[in-house]
Amino acid sequence: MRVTIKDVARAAGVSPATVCRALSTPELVRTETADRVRRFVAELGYSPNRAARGLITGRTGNLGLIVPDLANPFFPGVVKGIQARAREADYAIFLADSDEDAAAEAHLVRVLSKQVDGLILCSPRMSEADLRSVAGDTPIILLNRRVGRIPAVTFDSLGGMRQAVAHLTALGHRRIGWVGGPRGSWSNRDRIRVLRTVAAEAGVDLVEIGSVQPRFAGGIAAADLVLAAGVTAVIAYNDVVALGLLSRFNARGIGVPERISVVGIDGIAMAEMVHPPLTTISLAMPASGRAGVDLLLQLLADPERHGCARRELETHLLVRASTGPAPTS
Amino acid sequence: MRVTIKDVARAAGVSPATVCRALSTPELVRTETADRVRRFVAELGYSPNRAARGLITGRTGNLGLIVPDLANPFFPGVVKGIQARAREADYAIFLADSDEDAAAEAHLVRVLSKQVDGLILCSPRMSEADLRSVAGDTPIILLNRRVGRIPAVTFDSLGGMRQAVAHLTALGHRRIGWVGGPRGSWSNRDRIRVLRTVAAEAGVDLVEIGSVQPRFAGGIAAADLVLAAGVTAVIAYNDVVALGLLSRFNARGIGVPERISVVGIDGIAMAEMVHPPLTTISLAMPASGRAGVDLLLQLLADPERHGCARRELETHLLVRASTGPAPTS
DNA sequence: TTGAAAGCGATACCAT
DNA sequence: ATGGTATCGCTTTCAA
Repeated sequence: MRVTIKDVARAAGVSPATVCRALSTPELVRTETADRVRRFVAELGYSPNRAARGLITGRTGNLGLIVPDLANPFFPGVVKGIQARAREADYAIFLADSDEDAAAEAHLVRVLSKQVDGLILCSPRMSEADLRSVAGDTPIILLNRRVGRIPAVTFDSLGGMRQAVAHLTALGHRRIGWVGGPRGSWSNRDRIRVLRTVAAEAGVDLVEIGSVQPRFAGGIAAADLVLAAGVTAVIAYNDVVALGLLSRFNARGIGVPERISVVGIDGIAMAEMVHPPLTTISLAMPASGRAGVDLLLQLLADPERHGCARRELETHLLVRASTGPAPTS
Repeated sequence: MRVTIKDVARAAGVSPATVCRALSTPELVRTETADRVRRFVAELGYSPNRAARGLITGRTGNLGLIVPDLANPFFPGVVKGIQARAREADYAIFLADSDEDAAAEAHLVRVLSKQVDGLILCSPRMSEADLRSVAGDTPIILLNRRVGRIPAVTFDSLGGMRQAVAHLTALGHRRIGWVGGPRGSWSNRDRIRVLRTVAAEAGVDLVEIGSVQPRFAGGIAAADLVLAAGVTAVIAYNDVVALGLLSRFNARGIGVPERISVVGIDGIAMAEMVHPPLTTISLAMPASGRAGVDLLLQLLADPERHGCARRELETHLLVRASTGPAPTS
């Protein structure tokens, strides 16, 4: 059997109540007693049963986290940030991977919401209506999506896109391709929207190549279309797709950046590890995770203040060798 | 406030005990009563508080999962498998990232163990003694580590290494380098051990280059040492390190595989996405996760049968363009 | 400063 | 077939 508060109390010759106080409100206990209790806590390896605590405090000390696909390196990055911040605040994390499936996501939300104080939904695929209904009865934070007044952490995609397009036009590119992600995805809609704006501002031609799965294979599949589109530079929905483009260009002997420049979005570590290294609009992934937890904790501390909290994180263009001067044909 | 069993009982005009039975053991309740209870359950949207249930049944319906570093693509692969299998069995997953820190790991184990029915420790960094003590009072499964009779899922590193060395010798390599991972790591010890055996069997020279962090930077750092060692092929601790080697070789203009062949271990998706694609000893990551959950469920179902369950998964050499004939000097 | 006791929500045993 | 009650581990009044 595991060691409980009673075991510690008996060992230290005090009551369970005192043990509890020694740990949570030491100022209410004689220093000497508190020290003795702590000694036995350490000795017996006691740590409180959070479920039992939650029963009485109404707080579980757990946060739920749902991601669409852990295989996309973007999400582990976010998860690491969430983990780190949650641990600092002494919260444990329930993690679920929805496999990009909106229905599975909704189901997971329902299951998890019972055991957590709040949920963080990363790039959720669910419908707005479902999301609103969830937000109605559980504290939730959206990450990389915005729906109504639900608290959310997003990225400054406009700023990032501006940097990217400015960079490309400075290099002489006048005709830029866009390889989109899943049509239903919020960030895809967001990204193409800002890109249209920015392209118009900059006076460059924007060629929308189409939508692909947000995976390496998606990039592979799009590469030939990109070439056929006659652009000198291409921006991809995310880094993984951009890596697919790079790979296929390489396989076909198309020089990057000599023939075509490639820009990704996300700033995953892998972007720097390929040849040529990928220019990318970097999203601070761990920082976004931390921000998500911060928002959630804030929401938990002050539940009245429903749905105002917002956080938009800066983005930075990381210029690497996959972009270069436009070919002078 | 959330709806509790009492609310349902009051509404249905029965005792909480009856509600409980109607839901978990309907055969002990008059059909009519059970139906009525279920109607109110649905109407009020009641669902039992799993924490409270766990307190008395001793079963939480949760599994804990601790990984050293989610940023290493190997672990998300494993986690996906665990998630999938756990969901099938109606278990939720607590995930914690220890940041490669043995002390943090031990702490997380202690915290999580209270809220879960069992734990899966992926490539744990803790000492054997700590691991044994943990195994004493919580059902745990080790993944990618073996300690005493603690149930474990491992990979057939011997078989994998044999395939790799056979492949390299067939290509004419007679002098092979090894870039090791963290000295303290079990899999590093395991891998160098089997590699020594296999190299001796095959009659090739094995040059141990040293130990590096199991990251891209580690591979970068080792690359020049590898060249100085005068080997024609090198096997790295894992794929991420191998990618580092590849990158540095490329930067220095060293042809792969013309000048040197490179083999990784893990079979992460990225290995296929670089140029040249990386030959690697592939470990079935999701399968190992699933196997881990299976073992754990088995252990939970039959706790007496302590510490016998073992599972060693096959490994496969994926031959790609990073390996080729030994240069004829 | 400390202890006794009530109670969080659910379950399981013992009565009826 | 159903209800009362003790209990899980912990926190929190209320007294002392």
